Amino acid sequence: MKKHLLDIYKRLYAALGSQHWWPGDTPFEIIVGAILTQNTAWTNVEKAINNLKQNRLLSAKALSKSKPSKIAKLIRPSGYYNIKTKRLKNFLNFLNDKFNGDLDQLLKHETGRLRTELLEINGIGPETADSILLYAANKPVFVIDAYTKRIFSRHGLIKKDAAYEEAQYFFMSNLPKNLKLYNEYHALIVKIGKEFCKKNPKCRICPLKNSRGGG
DNA sequence: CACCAGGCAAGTA
DNA sequence: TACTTGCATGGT
Repeated sequence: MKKHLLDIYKRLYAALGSQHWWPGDTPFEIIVGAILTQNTAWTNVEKAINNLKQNRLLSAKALSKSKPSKIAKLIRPSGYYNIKTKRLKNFLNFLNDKFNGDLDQLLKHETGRLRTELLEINGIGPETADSILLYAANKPVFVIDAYTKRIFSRHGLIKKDAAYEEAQYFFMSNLPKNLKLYNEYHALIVKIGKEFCKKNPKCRICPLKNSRGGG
């Protein structure tokens, strides 16, 4: 299996190349993007990020000083804007209260400790936490998302109702622990997930989507 | 028009 | 513990 998973990666990389993830300039921007993209198309998140950028609010300090109503207005295109405003504030309050707003200090924490800390923040679940760990803190942690579960369960490699950590363990125990590998692999999975949907509007993977409604 | 997107938490039984 | 529902805009 070890070789198998790595082979899949090599084929994807050979076919599609480097995905240059995460699409963000700073760790803070990556964290904001990770929260805003929860169950949301990235194209919509880009609009929200651009709004924040144009208002010079894409820093922990600036966003901390912003009123929730202002943030909500700017991130509106990303959907769920009220709850996502709270989630951004929850993260910022944690950062300010426990680390005096010093993001670099937080991101230097040991992987397991940092993951636990992120998960204690209301609004940050396993995928968002792992995205932050991998793409903002550069920790070798494999990110599991809806595409990953859908594609690999359809191929019979993981159970379709596998728990998050179970799916994650499958990848991490069968792949070398390597930052670049985890970075590109997850991005490539998202890429083929999207591409496959585009070319096959009635594909047998995407319409099955999540358990709600099922098929 | 219906369906879905790089989830998560809260409510219910 | 296991299921269900709310959150919301914008693209296809």
